[in-house]
Amino acid sequence: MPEFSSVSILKSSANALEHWYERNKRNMPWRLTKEPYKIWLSEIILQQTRVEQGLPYYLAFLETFPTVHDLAKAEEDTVLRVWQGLGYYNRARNLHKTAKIISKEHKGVFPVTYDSLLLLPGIGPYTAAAISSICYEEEVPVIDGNVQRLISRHFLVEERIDSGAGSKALRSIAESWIQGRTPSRFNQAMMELGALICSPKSPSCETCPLNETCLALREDKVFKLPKKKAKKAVRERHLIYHVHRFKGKTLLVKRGTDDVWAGLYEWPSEECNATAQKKIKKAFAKKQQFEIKHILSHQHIHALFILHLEALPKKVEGGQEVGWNSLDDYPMSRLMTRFLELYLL
DNA sequence: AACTCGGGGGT
DNA sequence: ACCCCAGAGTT
Repeated sequence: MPEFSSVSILKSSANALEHWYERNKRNMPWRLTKEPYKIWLSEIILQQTRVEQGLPYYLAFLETFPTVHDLAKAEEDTVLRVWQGLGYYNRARNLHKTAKIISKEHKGVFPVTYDSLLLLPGIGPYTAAAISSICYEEEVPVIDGNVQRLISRHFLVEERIDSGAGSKALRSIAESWIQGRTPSRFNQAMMELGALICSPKSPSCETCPLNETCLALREDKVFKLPKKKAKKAVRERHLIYHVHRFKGKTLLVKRGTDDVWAGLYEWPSEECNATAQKKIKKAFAKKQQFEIKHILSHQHIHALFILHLEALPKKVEGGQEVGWNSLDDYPMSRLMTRFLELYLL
């Protein structure tokens, strides 16, 4: 830790941080409770997800599954259907797994400590720290993207934060900083400041409660931090979807768990390269087609949907006949719902 | 340590 | 286009 971070500086900056938080925090429904079920639910939903995007899902989950037992009793497809559109679908599958463990093995009572929470599916270092500090005031710092950025700037951590040394440095500082604070308030204050003031592209250093002690601001390095490794190129994928529709029926398959959209339903598809896709497009020129380019953070998917209005094929691997009018019951990726919007327009 | 896993919004 | 978001699991 830099020599600058004397105990008195840590204490005064933490005071300023928490004071700012109490005056500027957004009112969000999960801040009105300390029930571990609700805090857990909010933390899983908000992983890699903006508050504005996750909020309606949080409300929908509590409406559909008021208790951890309701969630545990549900079918996985039902859970995925409520999760539909949020992405990272293994989060939903792990959410369901942990609900079953809590409901059955723990009789509905959540573990209390950081170490015991860490054992549950879908709960990693961040989420274990969030639940144990917010619900039970365990003195362990949360380190999410907001906190990484805030600490690397305020304490001038110039190592790459996605390296072992970088994350160790951040954790060491955070553990010192949280000493003697109220963990639930201090942790949420760090995240809130990172989200509202110490933002990636346009930080509001003029109004930041920590601008007197921020080392990056003092050395004019705010926009250089945090440092990360460059990302690798995105994968280009080409998919053909065969949408059969005949006498009110269609044919769906359930995706596996070793690729995107784990456990979601979609029309039978084949993957190919760009030139093969062009040939198939010509071969089915007489049928109605829809082309959609779907952008994921790590894949660019070029999808071609071909509509088949004759009798459904019988020998599709894992295919199941589904009423066209009950498509809404099946969890589907955003790409599938985009197709439906285009087709039914 | 490197890879993979979504979708949406800001810049 | 590129970056990031209340990260975690797998290899």
